[in-house]
Amino acid sequence: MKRVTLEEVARVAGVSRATASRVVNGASSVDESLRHAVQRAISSTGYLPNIAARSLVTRRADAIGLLLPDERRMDGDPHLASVVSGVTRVVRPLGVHLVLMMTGPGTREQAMSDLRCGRLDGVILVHTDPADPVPGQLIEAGLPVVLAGRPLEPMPITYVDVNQTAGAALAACRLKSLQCNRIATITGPQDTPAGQDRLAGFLAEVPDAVVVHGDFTRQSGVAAMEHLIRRCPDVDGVFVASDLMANGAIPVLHRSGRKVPDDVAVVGFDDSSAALTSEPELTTVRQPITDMAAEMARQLLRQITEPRSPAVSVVFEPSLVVRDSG
Amino acid sequence: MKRVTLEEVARVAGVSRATASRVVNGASSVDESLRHAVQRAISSTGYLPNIAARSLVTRRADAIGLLLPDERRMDGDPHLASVVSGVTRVVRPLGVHLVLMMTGPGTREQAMSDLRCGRLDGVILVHTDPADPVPGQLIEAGLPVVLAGRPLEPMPITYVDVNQTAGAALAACRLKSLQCNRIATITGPQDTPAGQDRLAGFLAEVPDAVVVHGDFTRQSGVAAMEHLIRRCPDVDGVFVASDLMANGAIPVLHRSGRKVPDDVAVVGFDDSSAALTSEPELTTVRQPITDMAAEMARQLLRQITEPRSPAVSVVFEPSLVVRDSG
DNA sequence: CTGAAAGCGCTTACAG
DNA sequence: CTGAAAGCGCTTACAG
Repeated sequence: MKRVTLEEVARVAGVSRATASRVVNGASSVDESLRHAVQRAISSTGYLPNIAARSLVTRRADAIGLLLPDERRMDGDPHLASVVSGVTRVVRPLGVHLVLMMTGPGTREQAMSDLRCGRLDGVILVHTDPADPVPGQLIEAGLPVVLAGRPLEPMPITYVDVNQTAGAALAACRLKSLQCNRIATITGPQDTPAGQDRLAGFLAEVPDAVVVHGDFTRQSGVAAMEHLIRRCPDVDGVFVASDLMANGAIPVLHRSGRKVPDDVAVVGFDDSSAALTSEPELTTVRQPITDMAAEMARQLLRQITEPRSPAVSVVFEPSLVVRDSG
Repeated sequence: MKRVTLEEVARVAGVSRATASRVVNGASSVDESLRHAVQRAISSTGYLPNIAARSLVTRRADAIGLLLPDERRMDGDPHLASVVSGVTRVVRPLGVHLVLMMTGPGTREQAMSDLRCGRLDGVILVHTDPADPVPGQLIEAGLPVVLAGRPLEPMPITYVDVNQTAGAALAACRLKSLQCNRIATITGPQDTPAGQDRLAGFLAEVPDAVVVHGDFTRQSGVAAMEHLIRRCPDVDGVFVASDLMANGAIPVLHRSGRKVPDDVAVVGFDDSSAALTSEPELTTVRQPITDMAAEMARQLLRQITEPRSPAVSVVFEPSLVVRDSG
């Protein structure tokens, strides 16, 4: 398994290394006959360009990072596969590698170094802690970065999000059209944009809704529902701000003798796998995760190609998926 | 943001580039005072080695690939986050990147090229199609690769697996100790090692078990259970070969008026997130996914460092997690 | 233990 | 359009 180099291709094709390089990189103007000769040489030798050598001169790694929260927190977000899938879709045809980094001790600093030393061209940040200083440092350093989801504090950074407010409104309207009279919501954590927006969007439609707080975890869903039925026994419609919480909440309803959706209608948010593993299956607000991830990749790529291009935010519209729970 | 090179570090420290390089790479024997001078120069300049340049000469990418089935099939495997977490744990301290590749058109060829052109030092193959020729090609080419799970056909390849047979036996014993008389199993696909072994392990303990086939998907779990209660109405204990199938199967039992575990005990396999989102929560066979993934990474790293080292298989013992379903 | 020098494989001004 | 040449930033025999 000898390494074939450009040098060799050039010799076989009877051209200079420069010309060979040009056809490898699809440069515009190379004589047709030479181009063919080089192409033949490439396939006859089985040539593959050495990426390290190329990187060294182009100063591009052709790799981007996906920074994820750690395993524990990932559990609250069943979207990983969809995110990877969406990013992959846009990035692979370009030969760009997707490197995964799960948050652990020193991960973010690691990512910063990788960026600075040119090992990564940019990063996508998922579920970053609102207090995390990394996004700020990144944009300050002018490094390509995009956020999954709106940052807590306004900052000049590119992000992709779903219209959380509109999604919550969709849930509210569903509950109202079901003739629910006593409507409640189990919220997400109020120190995150998603948690805040879903509550605000819901209250805008149902100002007198009973509000019980959760934190997006399944466990918090059961606790919140237990609290809710104690506090408001005649509740007949509830918007649970994440499918995972809804998945925890529904059995509580059952155990209390209430049927879903007959006695209490339940609408979730996310359309994650938890929506399908619930019984009954969840009516929920869908975010187009894969498309959103693809867009994040596109935005990142643009920033890489055009440094210092202006920050933008791209917001996708959610949709209601009606199933059996409400 | 000027790039600091080794050259510069050397000049600041008043040594040659070679010496600077040696301390950067922790080479054994460099004079204490020179070492210190270089270290000072490194931190004062904020030096970070250019990985591409290093790669070019060391011929190592310091990156490994994780080849996954596509999103659809991932759905049947809720372990992605755990796998990534386990691999990351061993790979990050070494500065090795984890690049994710989801199967799509041309992915496997892509991975082969990346390996050949030195962009990846090795790959971990997850859930490869039994008919996939890639693993074979890889080992034939002498490229570092490890499989998640035993290959269907015996081949000289390193893999890490859980003892599927023993796991199924654990489930069988649980059902027997619960005094179940009419025992059944819903199997995984019989063209996969996991599907085969879980059935064989179970039958070894309960030879007269009723067997209904599934394919590890949730949907197949509901179909199989519907079939089962029709065919064997007095069933009182069932081993479902994946949590996801069990998650689909339990509501079928409920709808038929049977209580779990009082009328029918259910034991799953995987201890995946579906075990917790089931109602009641699933008693199941746990595989230590994160540890297994870490071991895959270690094995791969060893192959990279010691080419042509012999193929080994590492088998982890499963354990029974008793919860509410059986 | 240390340094001068060669070389890893590519791209890209620069001439022609 | 094409080629000779320089250079990307590092590591590593090879002498000393």
